[in-house]
Amino acid sequence: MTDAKARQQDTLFVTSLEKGMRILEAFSEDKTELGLADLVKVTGLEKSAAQRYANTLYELGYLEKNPETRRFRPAVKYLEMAYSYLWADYLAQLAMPRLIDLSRQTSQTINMAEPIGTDIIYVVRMPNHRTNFGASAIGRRVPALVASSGRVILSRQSDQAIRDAVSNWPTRQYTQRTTMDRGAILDNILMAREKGYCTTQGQVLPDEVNVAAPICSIDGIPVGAIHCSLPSIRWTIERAEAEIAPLVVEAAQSIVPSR
Amino acid sequence: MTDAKARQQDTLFVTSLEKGMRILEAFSEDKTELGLADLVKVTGLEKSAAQRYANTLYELGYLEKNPETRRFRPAVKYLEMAYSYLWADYLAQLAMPRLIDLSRQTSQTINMAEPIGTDIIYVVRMPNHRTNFGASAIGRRVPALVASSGRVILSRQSDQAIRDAVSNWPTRQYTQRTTMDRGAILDNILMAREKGYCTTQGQVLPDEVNVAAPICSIDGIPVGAIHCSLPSIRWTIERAEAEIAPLVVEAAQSIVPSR
DNA sequence: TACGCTGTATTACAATATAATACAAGGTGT
DNA sequence: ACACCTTGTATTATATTGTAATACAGCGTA
Repeated sequence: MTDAKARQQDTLFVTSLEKGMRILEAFSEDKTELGLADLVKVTGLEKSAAQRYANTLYELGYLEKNPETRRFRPAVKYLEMAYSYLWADYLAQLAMPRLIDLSRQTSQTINMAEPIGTDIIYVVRMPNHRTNFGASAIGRRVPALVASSGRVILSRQSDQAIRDAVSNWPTRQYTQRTTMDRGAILDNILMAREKGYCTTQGQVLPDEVNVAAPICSIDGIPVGAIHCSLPSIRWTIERAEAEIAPLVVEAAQSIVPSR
Repeated sequence: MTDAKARQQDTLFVTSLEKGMRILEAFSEDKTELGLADLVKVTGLEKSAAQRYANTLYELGYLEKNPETRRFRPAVKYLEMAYSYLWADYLAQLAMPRLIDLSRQTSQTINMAEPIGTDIIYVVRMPNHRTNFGASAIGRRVPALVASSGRVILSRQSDQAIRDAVSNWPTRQYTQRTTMDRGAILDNILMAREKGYCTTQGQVLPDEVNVAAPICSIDGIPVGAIHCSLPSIRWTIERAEAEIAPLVVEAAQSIVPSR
């Protein structure tokens, strides 16, 4: 990519650091424990480079090493970064009390998400019923077009932005019911714009009904979303709209960040 | 330190990466937004180095830059690392369902912590009453000697280890009531060993009563702790011991990681 | 207006990361 | 039990890459 080449030239870009971050980022859902050879495959680094960078991160406490298999995995220190972020995130600070209230009112799983590129990322999660753990962890990224939170954030943007997103942003089939039809996604977003909230069913996890409402800054820019996930065994979209949506919308509207 | 010198020599240690991580770690509770000059102060790097490393992290998406003040702050990408960790953390996976149950049973704030050096770090947090947000965020580190979770983890270790920790590990005065008397801390730990749980009051946050129980692996090694925090306006230690402690202990004992 | 303090940009230089090795240790299949 | 392959580890001479010094521009303060 020309992008990488431009960086090579740029004396303000330290490629060594980038390589290190590549190692840090190599771990994911399916890759929780990686040996040196795995790291080479995932990151595309030279064997020798992978060795040195992994070793450095190990010595810095970011990676643990299984003494038997000699494979690396993320150390608890990964979590410290989350703390630094959350402390600096004005929106999370502001929203937390309302999220706690909403969690108690509904007795259901409440999440808050923020946009990041073409995805949304979960910033606060308050599980209330047993569910897939990994799926309900902080920091999870999901394509904005798939998640109800992402769609409802889009619904508050310009027609232009919506159309651009719907036609160009990536999707991913998480369940059998995940909508891959971009026309249907557009309809859902436009519907959300009218109603003020977005409902979906089984898009990311099967057997889940979701209701999401946008959090907008004082000048109307959508900066995040609250979303409630309900077990579809007990909840239809209709019932969710009647009983849950008003509460979610109210909570979201009560949060008005100034920046 | 000779440690740093040893690293200088080590061809397997990439000092550039260390410098980059220093920038990443520069942000904390009191330092949520740092300019270049601030970064120089906090990290001890040269101005030119701070400039290049911060810029690199900015381009990689780890830092945001306030266009007006030109100061940096952590970007949402910080949270992705939390996700990688949580997904790889066997204990968190295992504990989550029990934590959810416990949260519903008690209707109180439930946390899970893991030891890291002389601290404990909060891995799962399920707030149930409005409280200081930053204090209840994932990834927060607290000296093990101060937190009830830390003490109860220590209580399952050898006399030797306990005495060593109590006399050498760091403490910190969070509130007026934080116990700085190491003798009293030792007593509290020994009491916890007898009872199977640890109770404290106002150690980290004022007006909070805490009950913690250890999570032990199948070979008896303490690998974490569950802890419940209660508003001291409504809860005395006695009432917490009677009504909450048994539930916390039961939940903790039901979690038995094999490794 | 002059000064100090930011953040930004460019350079010549050498320190540092590099890639190429070679070796040891398990694991696999024959 | 064998050779074979893959994995992690360690060492070196080399030049690529990060470095520190420097200069400049923008802003608020005195």
